[in-house]
Amino acid sequence: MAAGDKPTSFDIAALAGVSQPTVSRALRGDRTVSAATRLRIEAIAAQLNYKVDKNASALRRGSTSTLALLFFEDPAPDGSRINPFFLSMLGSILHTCGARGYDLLTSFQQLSADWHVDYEDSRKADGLILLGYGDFDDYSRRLDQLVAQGTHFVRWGSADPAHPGTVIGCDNFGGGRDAGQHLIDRGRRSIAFLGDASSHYPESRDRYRGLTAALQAAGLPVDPGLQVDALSSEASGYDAASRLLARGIAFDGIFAASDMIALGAMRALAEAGLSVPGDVAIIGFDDIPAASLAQPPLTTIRQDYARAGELLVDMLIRRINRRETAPALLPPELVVRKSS
Amino acid sequence: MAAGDKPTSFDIAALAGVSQPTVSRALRGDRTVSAATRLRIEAIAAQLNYKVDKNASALRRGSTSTLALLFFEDPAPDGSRINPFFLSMLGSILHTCGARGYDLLTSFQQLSADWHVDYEDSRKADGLILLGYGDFDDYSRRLDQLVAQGTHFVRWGSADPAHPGTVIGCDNFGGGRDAGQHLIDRGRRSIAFLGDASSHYPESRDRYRGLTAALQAAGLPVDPGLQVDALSSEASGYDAASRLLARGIAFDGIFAASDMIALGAMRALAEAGLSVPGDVAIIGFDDIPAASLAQPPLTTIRQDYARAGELLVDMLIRRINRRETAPALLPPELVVRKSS
DNA sequence: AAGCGGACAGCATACGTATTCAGTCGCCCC
DNA sequence: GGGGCGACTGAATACGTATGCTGTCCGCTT
Repeated sequence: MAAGDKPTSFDIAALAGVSQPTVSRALRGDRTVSAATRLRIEAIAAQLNYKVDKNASALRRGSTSTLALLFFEDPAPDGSRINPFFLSMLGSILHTCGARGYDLLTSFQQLSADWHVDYEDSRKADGLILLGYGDFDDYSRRLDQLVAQGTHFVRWGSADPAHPGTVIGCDNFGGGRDAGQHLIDRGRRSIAFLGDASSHYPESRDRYRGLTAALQAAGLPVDPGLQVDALSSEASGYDAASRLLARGIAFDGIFAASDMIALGAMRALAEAGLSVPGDVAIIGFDDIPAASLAQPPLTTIRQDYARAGELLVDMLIRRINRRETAPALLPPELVVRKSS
Repeated sequence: MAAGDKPTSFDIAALAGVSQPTVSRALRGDRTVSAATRLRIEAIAAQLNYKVDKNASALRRGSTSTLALLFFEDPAPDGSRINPFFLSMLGSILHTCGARGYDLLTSFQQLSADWHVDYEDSRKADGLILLGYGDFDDYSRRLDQLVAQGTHFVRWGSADPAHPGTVIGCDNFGGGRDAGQHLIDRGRRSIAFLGDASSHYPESRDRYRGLTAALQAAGLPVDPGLQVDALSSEASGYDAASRLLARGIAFDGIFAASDMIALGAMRALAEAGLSVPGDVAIIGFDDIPAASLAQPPLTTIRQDYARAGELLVDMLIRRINRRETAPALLPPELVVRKSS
């Protein structure tokens, strides 16, 4: 071994007086290597600061001990601000990966490119985690292609049966119903919904359906004029609330499809001179960090991002090991703060 | 090629009627391959959905086209909530990596383990980006070890000359001075500082130094009783402000070492019945997303996380290519909102 | 004493790509 | 028409690890 070069298993073998395969086996804990030999090899490896070359190992074994996380952002490629809820989940995913002995490759994805083939085909990762809202063009077709290729993946989202693959998601319908019920319990009768209600955003749509179910169960009317489209951003929420106000339809409650939308709506209400929760009670969805910091603190439906991240990783690992997996729906939780 | 197996360069070669090396050359754009041959090979590769095996490629070439991002968190391993400022930077780093053709491995690090050798030694990445506040035990020693090993790395932080390696950082002293000057311009005379002032947190310390410089330049006294230690979290900020109030020393301005601290402090002030900015003007540092959402919106010193992420990646790539690099200090920017 | 099986370790090779070196061919020039 | 040059391609091999198969040694059984 020339000075300065990284040591290889051959170097260890020479120093330990054994063959290279024995080194490989010893370091992997293979039982066919005697304890004495193994300890000797481990000591020498530690001393030389030897690390198994992950590339060579991956090449030979055909697996990489790496997962890839693909973010899909909404159209607005502002670039740097990622959806806060997904960021919270990223933390959980990172922790779980670490605990399970996997590394994580993280990547933004243009909705166009060849994301559906790149990562696993090029053998940089054993499987994919797909994270992102929305049901954009080609999504379904590309998921089908992933399945056809035998790519291992899981995704966060709605359990839309039109989309293949194992899904971890939140019970958006139930959460929407809880949100609606909460506002009704607070005595609100005219509840607006800020968020997309079309099938392009199944999560948002299901939350709206939950709201309408709660309204109907309480014998209250559902006014389509109180639904305003909005994407998950503060600016979009501000805009949606402004449009709602411009319609001139009276309302005393708002259910926003996400906390970001709710925060933007609160800004618009404040500018319009309306008080929260006095004039309008408002509830969001997600429980992002900023929700509890808002003035007044935002009542919301919490998604259990920690559990979600853990489940995503564990389900993906199960798939990689070719064990069966089932979709999972996480129960959301009502978090009551001062905005309602 | 058996059905179901991933195609290799040999499969492409056989179909194109050339040898495997020619395929390799053609796909890498080597000029010694004739255009006709290259086009034929590219067509066949696309048709078979062939992707270069990154592991084999990395093994042979000795480089991986991957960077590793190591997060170091403050002691409190709450687990999932990452420092919001770093998350913003992560977005920028991801985008830049994508643009430069690199993948990004992301990882949390316990301050203990062998992070200083694992990634590059095991050849999973060509270089490291270190992200985290604080100057914990062993940090300096481990950085020295990285240098000794010839590991390529850059880090975000203070340009403390005691630490080796290329540093991208913010002009914390200048930012602190600007913050102090702003409060002085607003007519404040007794300005408290919430944040660590010791050498364990060089960034925070430098901000404090900037504040004291501004005070002295204005001929105002510096009262050590107005400095309260705080880590960068909302809870810690709340706690620090409470302790400050308990001291009974009058103050009319607060400079918080981070926005998280400022947000916590605002909560404590509100509970104490003090108005912002009426009784106390407050300014933070970072400009995290929640700053503009707070009530009142928080005046702060913005760090240019987008530029920072870009610089970190580009500097690291320069180092990997063995070109010289120089530390860079980014200018902070005063963002005036309603809290001051 | 011969035979047998278990514990252990080595030989050879495979994984898929990139590179070095050695051609082969056609063509131009003198 | 021979020498030489440039353009292009192929054979061989290296990268470092993991594994199937083989071989050796030893103790134990019959």
